[in-house]
Amino acid sequence: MADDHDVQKLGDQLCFAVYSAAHAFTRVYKPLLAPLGLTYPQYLTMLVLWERDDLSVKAIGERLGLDSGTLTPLLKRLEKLGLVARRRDPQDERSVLIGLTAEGLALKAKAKDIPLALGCAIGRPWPDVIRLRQDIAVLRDALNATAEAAGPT
Amino acid sequence: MADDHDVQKLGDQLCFAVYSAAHAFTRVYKPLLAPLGLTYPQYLTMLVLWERDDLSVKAIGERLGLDSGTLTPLLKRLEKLGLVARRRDPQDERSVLIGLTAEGLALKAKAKDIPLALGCAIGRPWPDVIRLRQDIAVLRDALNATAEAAGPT
DNA sequence: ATGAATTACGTTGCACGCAATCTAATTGTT
DNA sequence: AACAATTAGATTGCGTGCAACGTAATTCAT
Repeated sequence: MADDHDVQKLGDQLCFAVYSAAHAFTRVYKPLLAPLGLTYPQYLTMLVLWERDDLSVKAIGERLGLDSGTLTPLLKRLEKLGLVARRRDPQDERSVLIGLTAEGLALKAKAKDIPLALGCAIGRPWPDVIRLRQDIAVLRDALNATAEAAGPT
Repeated sequence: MADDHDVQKLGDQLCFAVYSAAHAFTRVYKPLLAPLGLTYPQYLTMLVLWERDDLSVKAIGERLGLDSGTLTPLLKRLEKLGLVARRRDPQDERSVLIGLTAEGLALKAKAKDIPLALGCAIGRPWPDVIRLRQDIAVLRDALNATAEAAGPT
């Protein structure tokens, strides 16, 4: 049962496992985030800001692996929701600093039970989850290194 | 070093590892697929069809975890590229069967080296990759089960 | 110090991904 | 047979992602 492996078979692709798992995560998050009025990428952005406030668009982009083409409209939506404020960095007028509003900060408390709900959905012992997360992070870094080597632009 | 774990910290989230790994995959695939004129989701669709031809939109959707809102326009693009043909199922006029054209079938040969390139990009021994793929597939299935239990529509 | 790169962000265009809704075809019920 | 419920696709609208390009601010080189 080990060698009927077809490199062009969907089910045998690591990439598809990751692709479909990512979609599955957003499906699980959707009903949990709906009460907060957030989409999943918006939630990730809020996680970054709850960790460290007043970051530039660039810094947030590096953290999430997103560029301004994605972040600019996303941050404008968060601003419209009253969760963040945007202001030019006086030290460098090119940068836009994103700061949490009181409402944005308060949302952290409302979101605190979400990781627990996810833990249940994952349904696996913590050590396994930690190990899996680490393995996937290493994989991601290897892929990104390859992508940069191929076409750094 | 084991218990400074913050459940609201981005780096500690399994979901973010998966999210960013999925993006990393598409970045690696992009230059490999560009010569074929395919996007990554289009490539996944072709993998499905290379495995089994003449599938309905519904069947492809179940395989990839996508709905008609995503697949209909994607398949129309593949049709415009001359890779697939769309025809109503005579047995059930509701269904649309997707069949490979000669060109679509021929593309399989042109794509055969892509998995090898990915293997290099992943940069890890095969048994590890197999195990990781399996772990992630199990995770995905658990998440999808939770999502369905929460809101089956 | 001044013109040339570089950088940060914004905008546009295209391709997903999904909810919601619509139509047409099939199935189930009585 | 007639009508209701279900099913398969298509369409619309919105929110990502990302490439390509544009602008303004900063830095670098000479």
